[in-house]
Amino acid sequence: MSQKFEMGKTFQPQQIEQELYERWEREGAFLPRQNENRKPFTIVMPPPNITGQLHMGHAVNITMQDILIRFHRMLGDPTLWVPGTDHASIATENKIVEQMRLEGLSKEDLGREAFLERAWAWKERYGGQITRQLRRLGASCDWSRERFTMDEGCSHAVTEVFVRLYEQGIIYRGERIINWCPACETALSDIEVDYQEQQSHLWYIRYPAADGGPGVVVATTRPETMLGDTGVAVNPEDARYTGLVGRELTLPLTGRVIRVVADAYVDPAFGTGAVKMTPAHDPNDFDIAKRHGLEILRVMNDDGTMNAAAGADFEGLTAAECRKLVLKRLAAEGLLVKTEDYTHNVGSCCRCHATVEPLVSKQWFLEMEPLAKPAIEAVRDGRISFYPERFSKIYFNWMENIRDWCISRQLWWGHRIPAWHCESCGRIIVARTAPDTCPDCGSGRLRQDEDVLDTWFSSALWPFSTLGWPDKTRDLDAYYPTNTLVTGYDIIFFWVSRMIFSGLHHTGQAPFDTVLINGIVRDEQGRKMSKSLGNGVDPLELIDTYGADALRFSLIQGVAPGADMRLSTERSEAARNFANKIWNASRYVLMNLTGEAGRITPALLNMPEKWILSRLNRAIRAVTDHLHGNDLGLAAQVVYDFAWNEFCDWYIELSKGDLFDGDAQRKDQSRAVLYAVLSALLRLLHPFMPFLTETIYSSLPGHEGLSCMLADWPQADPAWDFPQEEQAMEGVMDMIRAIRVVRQELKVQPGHKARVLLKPNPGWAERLATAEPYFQRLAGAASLSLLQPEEAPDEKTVSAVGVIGEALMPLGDLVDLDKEIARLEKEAQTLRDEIARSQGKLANKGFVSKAPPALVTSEKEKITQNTAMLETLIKRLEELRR
RNA sequence: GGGAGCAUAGCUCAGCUGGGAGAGCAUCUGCCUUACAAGCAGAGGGUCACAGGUUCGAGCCCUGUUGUUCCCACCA
Repeated sequence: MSQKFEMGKTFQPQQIEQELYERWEREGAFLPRQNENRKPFTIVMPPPNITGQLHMGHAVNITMQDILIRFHRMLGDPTLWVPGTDHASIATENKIVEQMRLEGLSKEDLGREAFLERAWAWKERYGGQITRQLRRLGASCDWSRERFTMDEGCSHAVTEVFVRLYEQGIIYRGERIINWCPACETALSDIEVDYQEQQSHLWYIRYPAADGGPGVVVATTRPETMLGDTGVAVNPEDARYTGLVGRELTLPLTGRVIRVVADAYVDPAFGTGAVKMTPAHDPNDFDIAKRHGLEILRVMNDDGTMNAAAGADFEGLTAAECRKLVLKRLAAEGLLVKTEDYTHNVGSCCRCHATVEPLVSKQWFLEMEPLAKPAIEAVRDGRISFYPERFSKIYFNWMENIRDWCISRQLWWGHRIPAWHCESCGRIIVARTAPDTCPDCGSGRLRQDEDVLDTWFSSALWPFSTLGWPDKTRDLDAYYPTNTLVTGYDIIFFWVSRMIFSGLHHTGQAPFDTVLINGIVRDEQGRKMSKSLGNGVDPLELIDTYGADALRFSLIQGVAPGADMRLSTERSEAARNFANKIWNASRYVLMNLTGEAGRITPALLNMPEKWILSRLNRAIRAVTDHLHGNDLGLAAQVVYDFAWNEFCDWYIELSKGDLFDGDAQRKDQSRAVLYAVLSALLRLLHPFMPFLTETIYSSLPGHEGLSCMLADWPQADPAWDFPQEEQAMEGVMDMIRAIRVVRQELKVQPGHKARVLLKPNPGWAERLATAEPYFQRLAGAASLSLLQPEEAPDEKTVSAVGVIGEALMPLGDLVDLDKEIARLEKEAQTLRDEIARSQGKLANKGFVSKAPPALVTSEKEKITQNTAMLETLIKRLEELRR
């Protein structure tokens, strides 16, 4: 009752969102509710990095999860959504180093311990910021179970996993070529390197034979690495070089004697067919060198400068400087044969964008083969399915060609590797807790490995580490395996694949059954939002302007799963307008409800009421199906269409007749229907627009103290299926629309009479009778009268002629005779064509036997109708011609 | 080099296992009608990239072509 005065003409989300969220949280609405009869539904939130703020990508991702969570909660499932944040080892460390640089400090100035203190302070600050942002989006996650990848429990899981894998021999330490970022001074995994095309050159260099002969010419894009060459490789089939294999060459500038080897890897067609071997700085060369026993000589320091092995003249130079000098020297010695323009890809660090140097280094690796196989199997046999399905191909493609994972990083912020080196005997001890003495030599001089783990090592355990694993906790028992993982396709490799093999290996179960892929949010020009472009849109700004509900809806409505979407102000405004539409429809209902709504009595319902209830049933079924099928965009679209185009545009308008002018019984039923439909609509919309729906729902009479988010999900009631009334209403709507058209075309003033002509279609007279009571309100026509078909002025299914009251518009004024004849002739021809086509169809045996019977019947009806219309037309034509 | 996606109204995109094309925005017209001008009513606008094929029937399935985007690989 009092609400009607509180409800303004527009929905003001800013006033209610925060208060509402706090109330939900305070009242424990986000906690899972026990229900013996239903299976739990669990999502673990992909933990946002603590590097900064949430961006639009998070907003989509979080919204999708929240929709699923709220849906399942309303279905009555014990629903758990575990939130958390990720320490984001290298990304965060870079941010902190950057911040320190502004203060003139370096990591080394601070030392490891003080640095980590700073990092934890950073985590407190930015982690808190992120969780506040999640709240503003309306994320209904269980904050009592909030986790952080470096909290005690997660760290415990990380140690346990590392030790187990080491004991199983799947984790090993080895010297291999890895991607090295000289700026971050750490190893990177293969997927942390971005490749970009660069204009460069291909230099041809002569390596003279050791005996003074002409030797061989090699081609290279990185001449500076020649200082580390220990051989030259040619293809064994290459006739040009058969005499050369096994011979020795003198490496220019160093005088080192190197050997020519034959290896099938070499492509005779590229360059000169002879490849310089730099085993310490090129992965392929490394492999070939291993096969042929070539020396592995590192010529570069960790900071990207040349080391002593490069030679006194080059030591200390950066790679770029070194390249210049090497080329100058080679040219001077006449060994630079030629230079060609060449475009190739250069790798850069995905975090700091410095050029990555492949170099040989001792690192910890995770052997992928034994882990990948079961992980591939789990997707292949359907224990895990990707949605959309095509992303499983990306997953297979990656998993089937996977290489061992370099898991160690030369960083400070992260999980320190639980390995200790004995300073006396060199033994490595991997253990759950720090050992006191070396089990081999008994020495107490043990030093923990300096390295930390790749940040994805801990994220890989997220679905079960957050639930308490390795302990057998109640949460783990109740909520693992989880159900749906919602994430972007850009981290299928980084994260999804690693969670799958980790889950399978450590828990024996797939960590989730569905991987729902969200698209990437782009700007209005379709560009990826990025910091460097400065085109990122802050979700919070949009929430401030349009409200959280509008932001959520705009990110979901009509967006196909896995498809990228463009964010635009138009989209946001449209969603905001929709929220406002719901607000006002609710206002209308509330203004007309006096106290609690009565009961719906099916026998007393009129046609529009039956129609809207039946349409509601359809909407409920469609939304429910789409949500079960992860088609969130379609689900939102169905709610939108039902709410706006059916409930608001038609039913509410139709209800006014009864509500304002009907008798007590009609008023009563009308109110009951409005109430029932609105209540169901609000609940259908709740997962998408939680704040709006909650506000209105709890204001409905009789709902005091009830929460929309904890209400039951609407169910279609078969007693409310009225297919006949649906069809009848379609007819009424067609008529009303047709009258509106002519009314506008003929400029009939509201309240004036319109005369309506019916074409000789079967059943239209009855439909007219059904529709007539609604004409005045919906079409502005005060009364109607039937005209004879011959008087038809145009081709509209239903047409109004005339106008009326004082200004009767004669037919002649409306029609140009010649034009009209031409038009009618054209229409007659179309009709003949259509009739011929229908007859053709019916003559087709395949059509008659295979097409649905209804289609055949309707084709027959079409012929009758078209023939009738054609006859009318011909008569009319004859009249006009006279 | 390998793989995937996209091509539908002026723009941005929907279109479920094949039954005769939709929305939002934009444009134009008329309306402040007692829920809403963040609104209502209407109009115009599409050989669903091209060429074949399967089918009674193709935006949807198959083949090819063109254009475009992305991912992976990294022949020095």
